[in-house]
Amino acid sequence: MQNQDITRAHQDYLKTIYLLQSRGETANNSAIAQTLSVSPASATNMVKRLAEAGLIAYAPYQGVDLTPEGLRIALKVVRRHRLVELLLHEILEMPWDLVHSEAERIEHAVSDEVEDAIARKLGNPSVDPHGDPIPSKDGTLAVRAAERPLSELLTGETASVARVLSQDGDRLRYLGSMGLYPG
Amino acid sequence: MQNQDITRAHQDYLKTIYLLQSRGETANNSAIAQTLSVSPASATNMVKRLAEAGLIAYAPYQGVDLTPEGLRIALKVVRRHRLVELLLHEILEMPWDLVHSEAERIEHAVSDEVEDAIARKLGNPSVDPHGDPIPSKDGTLAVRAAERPLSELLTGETASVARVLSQDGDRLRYLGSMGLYPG
DNA sequence: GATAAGATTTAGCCGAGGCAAAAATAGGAG
DNA sequence: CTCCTATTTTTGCCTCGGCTAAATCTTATC
Repeated sequence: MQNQDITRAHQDYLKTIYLLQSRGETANNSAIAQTLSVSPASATNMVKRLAEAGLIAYAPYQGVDLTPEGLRIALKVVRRHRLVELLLHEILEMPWDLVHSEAERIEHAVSDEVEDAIARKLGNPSVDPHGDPIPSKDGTLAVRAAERPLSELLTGETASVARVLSQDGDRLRYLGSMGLYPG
Repeated sequence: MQNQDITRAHQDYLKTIYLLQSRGETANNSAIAQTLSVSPASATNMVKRLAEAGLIAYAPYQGVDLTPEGLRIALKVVRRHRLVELLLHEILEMPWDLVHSEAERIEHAVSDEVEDAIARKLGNPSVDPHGDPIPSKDGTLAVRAAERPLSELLTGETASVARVLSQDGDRLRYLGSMGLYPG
């Protein structure tokens, strides 16, 4: 466990595994490969290395699971991703539909100090511009009130938008044009 | 010249060559290697690749020089570096002596859009927290009034601090404690 | 229980970018 | 002009993280 060179690739895999699982999907090899736009062979290869590093539990042909250490790192990356999204959107006033892909790169260049500085500046937020929760420093997630997909809303019913799952730029612009934002 | 994958390493080498030259030193192999903390062999290797990509002019045993394209990229990296420094210092309120090393990583993750957003937010500055000029979008540098090293000042003479060359954290804190900042 | 389809893993490969050790070159001292 | 030293380059190697093609395992269907 004294491994200390977590590369960008490691972070991306861990984050992907976490996000897949947190959304109820099984983090199997092809899902990981597809999400990261790499070949299944590459995913297998990396998964083996993450297992050797003690960051995931992995048995061939049986899918993966994050270890506590792997989860810790995944949450840290997710936190940084969402803080960067907020920085770009709220402070630098970049459009909502651009910030996700930008944050995808910047998240890996952010240190603890910068992470803290952003969080402080933003007033330690617990939700990002898409409405997704931001893990806290100690790795806990804010509990959320019950949410239902928009399609389940009855005609005439009133509700508040909790979050927008799509990360697609066009789709986000379309929703924005109708006034659909979190909150 | 249709090369399109400028990696972080490329950017770091080009920036280093530019900074060495702009400070009057010859950008020879060992200076590059030392600045980037790599072995001389690695520097030679990379320098050859930069030459193949048309980013520097290089003849074995004779040092290097940036081509117009190489200079363009170097200035872009320097601009991003200094804009990020300002973002961290002015907006995120991080201490002056931390921002350089942080910007060293973040500069490579910044896109044109983010670069523009930072510059806009900061009011298109032309000088960074160390007092160094920030290249403009079109690759020009603000002209500077005559500067002299502090050691040339006569006793009793009054002057304004134009810039601080050192990037060393301890040194910056020492100067700061005496009230020595640009401006 | 056999088999076909789909998912996963293995085998073998590649380029980027590092390294150390050995060879080559440049440049100054004699 | 020759030789010594410092610099630079070459050689040969390594790891990371991709890839394709081939082999293997799982699972659903008959």
